[in-house]
Amino acid sequence: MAEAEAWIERFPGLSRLEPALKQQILSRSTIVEVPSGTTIFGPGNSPENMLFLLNGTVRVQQVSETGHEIVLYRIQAGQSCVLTTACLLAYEDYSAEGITETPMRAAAVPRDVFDDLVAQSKSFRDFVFAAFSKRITDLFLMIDEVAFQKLDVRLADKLIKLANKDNIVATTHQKLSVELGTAREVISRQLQEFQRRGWIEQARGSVSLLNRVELEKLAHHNT
Amino acid sequence: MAEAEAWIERFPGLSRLEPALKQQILSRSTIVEVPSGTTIFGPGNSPENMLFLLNGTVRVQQVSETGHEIVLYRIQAGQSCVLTTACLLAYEDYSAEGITETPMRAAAVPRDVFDDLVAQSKSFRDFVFAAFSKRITDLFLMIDEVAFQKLDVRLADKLIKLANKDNIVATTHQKLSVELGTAREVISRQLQEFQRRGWIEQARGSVSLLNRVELEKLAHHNT
DNA sequence: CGATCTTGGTGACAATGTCACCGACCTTTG
DNA sequence: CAAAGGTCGGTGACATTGTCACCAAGATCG
Repeated sequence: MAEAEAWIERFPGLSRLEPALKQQILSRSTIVEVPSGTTIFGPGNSPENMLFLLNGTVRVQQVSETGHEIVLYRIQAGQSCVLTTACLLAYEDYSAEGITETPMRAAAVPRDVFDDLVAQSKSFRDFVFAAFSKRITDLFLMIDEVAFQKLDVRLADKLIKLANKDNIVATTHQKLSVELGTAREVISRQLQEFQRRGWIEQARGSVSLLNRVELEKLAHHNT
Repeated sequence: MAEAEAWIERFPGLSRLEPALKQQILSRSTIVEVPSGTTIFGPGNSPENMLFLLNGTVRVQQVSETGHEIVLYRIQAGQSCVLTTACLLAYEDYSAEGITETPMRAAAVPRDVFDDLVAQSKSFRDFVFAAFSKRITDLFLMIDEVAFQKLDVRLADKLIKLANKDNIVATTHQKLSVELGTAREVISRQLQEFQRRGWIEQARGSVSLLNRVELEKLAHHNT
């Protein structure tokens, strides 16, 4: 298929690889498609392949012993989940899970191919280490946010990030509370306050942003 | 020096390396010593070497835009800070810093040696990826804790982890608050409550654990 | 010795989390 | 269609944690 030839070029870190290596990746990987809402990895279910996302997004979240949930990050098209996969392989008992949020298409690269690539190519090593580094610095930022950022700021920020081009966020209060690792009631109250200020309008299962500018000001805490 | 020959054997991931590689590491690395309280890396100060700790501990913490601080993790003897270093190199604008908590001795491995090792040795790759994976899963756990764990539980846990063999924690309320990313007043109140229960005794700049069993029960929330 | 810093204590209040409960809407099923 | 059950969101009371302003005792240093 034409697509199978082309996918590797969509990854900035992979397109610089030597042609022979690209060929190796292509011949030793397969394209997989999974529907929306599939748990592609989770406790007691470690994948044997590294995925490189061609389309769709994967939400990575965690369920606490206390029953609380929080969204850790998302993997977008053009990114890979080498790190999460690596973590899974190393520590079986961790609690994060990856769920497709949309129908997803990905290239699956077996572990031994991955290892060969790391050994053979400096470009690929740089790609992998950059991905790890980005993830770790993002987690640092997330810890900072969870620990120190006020909830109104975090919620405004999340609304902006989740809004589509029509400024609509199609989600429930419950799901927003999982995004921020807080309780539904807290989200409900805060959205009421935003609505009182005329910044948003609510409907069952959706929020429309009426005043994106004010929300952004709050999110960047230049209140 | 005898020590220079031996250090590599103290790292489980390195002792399995091929003798030629070990020799390469030894000849291309240097032993450094820094006193307690030194900032070995931080904003605008990325180290050019990977450190493998032989002695002492390094505290990695973060200062938020809001001025709040939180301890992210510690690097102990027998561990390396490849990951933090890698992050530094990749993202200059991150805000974490590493400070020696005790006098420290470490082996400094230049970046190009590191890259050669990753290319040449599967054992070394496994060592590096295991370190990254451990760090990421630990950060997942930390996010969970910060977001969902009650403060008394977290404080009890931290006291146990920081206590020396005499069950003494030599630290101030202020420093404990940075450990947990909270405020000093909150620590003071919580310690008062522990004291009221007879679990601890306080002195200026130190806390003695009188009833470690109860603290552990609380920390594992089998209250 | 006095000046200053560090450490910790205190009370009032704000922000957030928890719990119990309710009603409105939606979907399924008989 | 109607009843049943699930999802979604609202509410009030209360607990926990964070913030602020201020104070006092011990440590340090001239």
